[in-house]
Amino acid sequence: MIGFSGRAESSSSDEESSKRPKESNKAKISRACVRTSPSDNSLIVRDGYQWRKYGQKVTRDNPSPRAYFKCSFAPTCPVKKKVQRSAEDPSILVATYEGEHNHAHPSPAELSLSPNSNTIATPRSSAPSPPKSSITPTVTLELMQPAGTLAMAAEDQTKKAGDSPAAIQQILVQQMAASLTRDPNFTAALAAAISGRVVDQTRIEKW
DNA sequence: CGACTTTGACCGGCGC
DNA sequence: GCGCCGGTCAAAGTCG
Repeated sequence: MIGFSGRAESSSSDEESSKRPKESNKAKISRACVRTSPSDNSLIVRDGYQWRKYGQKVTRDNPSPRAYFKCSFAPTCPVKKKVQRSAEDPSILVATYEGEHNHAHPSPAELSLSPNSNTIATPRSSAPSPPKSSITPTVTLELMQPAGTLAMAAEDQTKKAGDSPAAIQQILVQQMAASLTRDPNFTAALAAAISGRVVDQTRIEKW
């Protein structure tokens, strides 16, 4: 056994850009905000793919542990997922997707964006969470930053609003209230928000 | 028996 | 140059 440093990564296949794992410019980064039960300790977010947890760490930014996932459905899938509970709302999980799936969905049944329908196709029964009867509808927002144009603008806005925690809290409350409303209107509102007022929704980026 | 989750340790990068 | 932090890997344990 190579007791020391087994992850030397002696240039297996990626050498055209593996030089800069830091430059997330290439990797597509999307963020998803998922509401879960506060008692749900598992940082498992079901998005239709099968993920394998490969690590967990507690960061200084957030007292909650951050979980690291890899796509277990396709070993060649470069997608990575980071899931961390929101520091402000323990009932909200923020999932950060890095990269893109280069394979089809193992179970094209859900994919979120359907707050009204509980089409949670639990492919596996590995859900230690309590009965979903009292669980609020899962709302997933996918925000992609193509080049950073929008992200930058959003960040700017977030920074301005970030000065006032109250502002963020208000937005958060708005979100929670909206998702709690679980009204058909919420879907339209959400779509409209994502379509037009992305800036308002983008505050998730700062979370 | 196989697959998945969990925990600890190690390494690399960045900041001071 | 040293210290800190984030990220990843590997081994062991548990559950189905």
